[in-house]
Amino acid sequence: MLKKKLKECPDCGSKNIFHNREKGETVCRECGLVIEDRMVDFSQEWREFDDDTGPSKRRTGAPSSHTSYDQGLGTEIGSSSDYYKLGGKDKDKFFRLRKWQYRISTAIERNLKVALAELKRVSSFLKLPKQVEEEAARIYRLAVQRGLVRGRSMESVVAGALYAACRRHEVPRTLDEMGEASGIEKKEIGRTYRFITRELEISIRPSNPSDYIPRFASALKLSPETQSKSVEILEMARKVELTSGRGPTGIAAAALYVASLIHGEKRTQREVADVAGVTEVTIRNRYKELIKKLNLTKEVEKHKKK
DNA sequence: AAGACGAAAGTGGTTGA
DNA sequence: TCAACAACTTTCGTCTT
Repeated sequence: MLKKKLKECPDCGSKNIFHNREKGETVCRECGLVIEDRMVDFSQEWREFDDDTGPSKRRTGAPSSHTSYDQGLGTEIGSSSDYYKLGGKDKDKFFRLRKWQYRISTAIERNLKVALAELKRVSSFLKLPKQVEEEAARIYRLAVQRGLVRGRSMESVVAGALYAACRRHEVPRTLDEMGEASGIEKKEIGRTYRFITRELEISIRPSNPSDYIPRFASALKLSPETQSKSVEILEMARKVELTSGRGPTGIAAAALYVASLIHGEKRTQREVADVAGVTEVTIRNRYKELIKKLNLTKEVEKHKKK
């Protein structure tokens, strides 16, 4: 059977694609994206000579989606019509297997059904794009298949999967927001997030402070100019290595605060702190570092007087 | 009076022996 | 597994606008 193979990762463009036949997965070695966990045969086996014979030989059905709990497909072992062909011993085996298959698949499917409902709820609460929701569903499905949910609450794994998906798609939500939306403590989300990304070998690059800027800026009703100024500041900060090791939200908040001063759209530290989910103190610390290392003191002073 | 600033002590997570 | 450690928070007193 011919498999249509992807030449490069649709996510990061890397050519380093790994097809794992045993697991039936296609994985990008660069970014860890699971491109397809059920390899689909896109090739056509039959040529269609006319419209009559065509449809009957096509094997495609309704599109399958990761967010529908069984991808629109269920698995069953055999059917009663096959069973009379078997001898006595095999009959037993047949029934045992079918029973097991039934138990396992219904357990997983039941789980997925509930989990994906929860996932959709949280995702729409956070107004996450469809892509992210799909990615999260994919991650969750993998987690269930590998039995990573055992010993953890389903909700926390859902939250962890969503958080991971957000990071992968660079639409970061803070752990606080995720916690608020899912009703799970943020440290718990952090734990499961780390756990599943490690177990599933999903690599995620450290989040970039400037990813947070648009959202914070709009929450503070800051002008686009201020917004781009703060991205500029972040870029400069990155060059002098002010950003590494520090919480991205704190840096983003401080950059936004500085930018708001420079553009005469002053927001209080309190206001910025609230939308960014950090304290004033953190903003002050980052702010101090920023104006010192980047020599922005004069620039800020100049605008203060106006 | 509100906002900004900074010191000190506390918290949760990472790291390295 | 434990202790050291860095980042961040909480709290609170002081200074500035």
